[in-house]
Formats: sequence, C-alpha cells, structure tokens
Amino acid sequence: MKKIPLIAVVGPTASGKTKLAVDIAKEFNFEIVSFDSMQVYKEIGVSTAKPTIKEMQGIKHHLIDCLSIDESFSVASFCEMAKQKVDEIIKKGKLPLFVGGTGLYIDSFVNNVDFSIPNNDEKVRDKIDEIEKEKGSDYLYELLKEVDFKASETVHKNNVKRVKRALEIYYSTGINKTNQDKAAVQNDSPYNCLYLGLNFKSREALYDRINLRVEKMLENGLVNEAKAFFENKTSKTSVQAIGIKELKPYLDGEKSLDECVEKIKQESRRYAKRQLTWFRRNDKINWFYADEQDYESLKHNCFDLVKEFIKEKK
RNA sequence: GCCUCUGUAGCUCAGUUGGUAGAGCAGAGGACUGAAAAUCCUCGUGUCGUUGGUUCGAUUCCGACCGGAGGCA
Repeated sequence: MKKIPLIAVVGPTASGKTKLAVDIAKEFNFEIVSFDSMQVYKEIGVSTAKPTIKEMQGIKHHLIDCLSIDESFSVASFCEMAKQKVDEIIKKGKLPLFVGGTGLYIDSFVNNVDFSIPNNDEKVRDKIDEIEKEKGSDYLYELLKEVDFKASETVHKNNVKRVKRALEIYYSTGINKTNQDKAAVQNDSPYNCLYLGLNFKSREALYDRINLRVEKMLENGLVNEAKAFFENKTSKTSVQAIGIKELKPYLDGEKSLDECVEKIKQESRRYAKRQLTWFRRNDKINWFYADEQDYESLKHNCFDLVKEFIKEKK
C-alpha cells in the first residue's frame, strides 16, 4: 500500500521552526499541524512562543489553542487528534506539515504507535501512590522486578515516575509494559515522513537566542500570563510549562523577578538540550544549521528536499 | 595608616594535624512509548592569589606583596 507522505520540521526551542514552517507551507500549500505539548493550551501563548496571527500569514494551523489549562494532555490524545487532522487535510487534497518540539509526540505518530488499549487508570495510580507512602519507592521497584523484570532493567530505580507507570500498566491491564510496548509498535506505519531538522552549529548561538527570546516574552506580558494562569484551575500537564512555573516564587513574593527570569532562561536551555538528545538519535532527520548558511539559502535547500519528496509520492 | 578575617573547579564553599584536593549548583553527554516544556542516569586536574623562605616534599607552616570584606583611627 502506498504510504501517506508527512513532512515534519523538528528542532530545539527558539531555533526558528515557526518561520521556516510557514514559509514551506506557503510555498507548497500545506496545512500546519503543531506537535507541541504546551501550545495546545489556549490561555498560554507568550510562554509557549505560539505563532501570532500575523506570523501564521494566513496558513491554517492545527492543534494550537484546542485545550484549556485545566485539561490534561498526553501522547495518546495527541496521536488521536493528529490522525483526525491528517485525514481531514488529505481529504482536501493537501498535505500536512508538522511543526513542533515534542519529539515523543511526532515519533509516536509517525511510527503509528498503538494507544488503543487503555492502560492508564487514576484509581490504580492512587493505589500505587499509597503503597509508595507506606513502603517506599524501593519497594515499588521490587514489585516491578516481579511483574516485569525486563522493564526493571531498563527503567532506573530512581526514576520513580517511570517505575510507577510500568506498575500502572500491569495492574490496570494484566499485561506488563514490556509486552504491551512490543505489541504497540508491531503495526506497520501508514506514514512516510520527511524530517527537516533545524539547529545551530554553535550551542552558544542557540542559547543566546533562547535568552533573548525570554526577554521578549517579558516585554510581551509573560508575568501577566503567569499571574492569570495561577488564578485558574490547572492540570498536571499545563503546570509544567516553562516560563510559567518558574514565575510562581516571584508571584508569591518569595523571590525577585530577576532570579525567576534567570531560572526560566536556564530551564529553557536545558529543555533545548534534551530536545536535541531526543532528535539526534533519529537518523532520518535532515539537519540544517541556521548559523552556517543564511536563511534564504537554508529555506531553498528545504524547498528542494520537499519538492523531491512529494514528487516521489505522486 | 594600623588591626582582624579572607583569596581552592565557571559560581558558592569544604578540606588537607605538610605527601599537589572534593561537594552542591552551573555545564556536557545519554536514556526515554498514555504527565515528555516532564522524569531519570553518567561525567569533577584545578599554576589551591603572586613571590620568597623553612622542609626530602608546601595548596597546607613563616615572611613580603597584590586583590576582597569588616573594624579602629
């Protein structure tokens, strides 16, 4: 069967993905689908560096502003929503252009990971938390060894969040994580993805951009956005947003604004580093370095790859 | 000007009763399948301010000098 072509612009935060994506979408009449765990939230736009209406330049953007901060989000929901969007776009005779920074999301979608078996259960999770309180996290790890020895070898003992998740999978379905993972990736993917990776040869250059962008966020009302955020009901997903959570001590009068802003910059830099670690292991990514060539030539190099990619598919 | 304290990893500081040193943070690399902007793992050689002296041997003791903080004038 012929595979559905997808194009994805990936890269660390502040590398310039938004602009490049819009330019590509304009050139080829694509619709943009965001794969970003935070840009889905309506109420937070400054901290998430969401594209403005002006930056979108009339290009249709999907999976931005579709949730409220009191709703939680997950890879599974993402894949479900993205599938719907991709189907719609294909039906229109167009192609989707994925843009974002949440590597897990795009890879899970492209590889068609199966999330159809529900294996998350609040009650089970509460029960596990209770066991942890009574007997400690080392005990949880011992349980995991019994239930899923292979997972206990992969998941580090100190990574309590993952230990708990593996136990949750087993206790809510009766099938352990190792076996479920195996089944989830068995399906052949209906997609063929062209990855365009945006990065900087100089880490320092990337970090300079990040720092500068945080300053711009402040000018654009980051503090007010954070203030409003904490006045509302939030979810365990949305509270993770960098740029918001770091301002809490300032809003509570515990730390100076400067201290908190420094923290935002630092957390953003670390986030960029983690993103790079994730993307680097994907050898399908075609990397472009924004500090090695000027934007116009970079853009045209991307256009060439895209042109070739969609020609093959016809 | 005199007195006291202080100068050790990018930062904050331990430490060596004299045998050339180690934590936290920062930083780098890595892992990652329903919270992923999260969570976790690994990695520490630096003229121990400079310069003389004592000593087999000094970052450690002594002197001088140069920074920094405080006190007295």
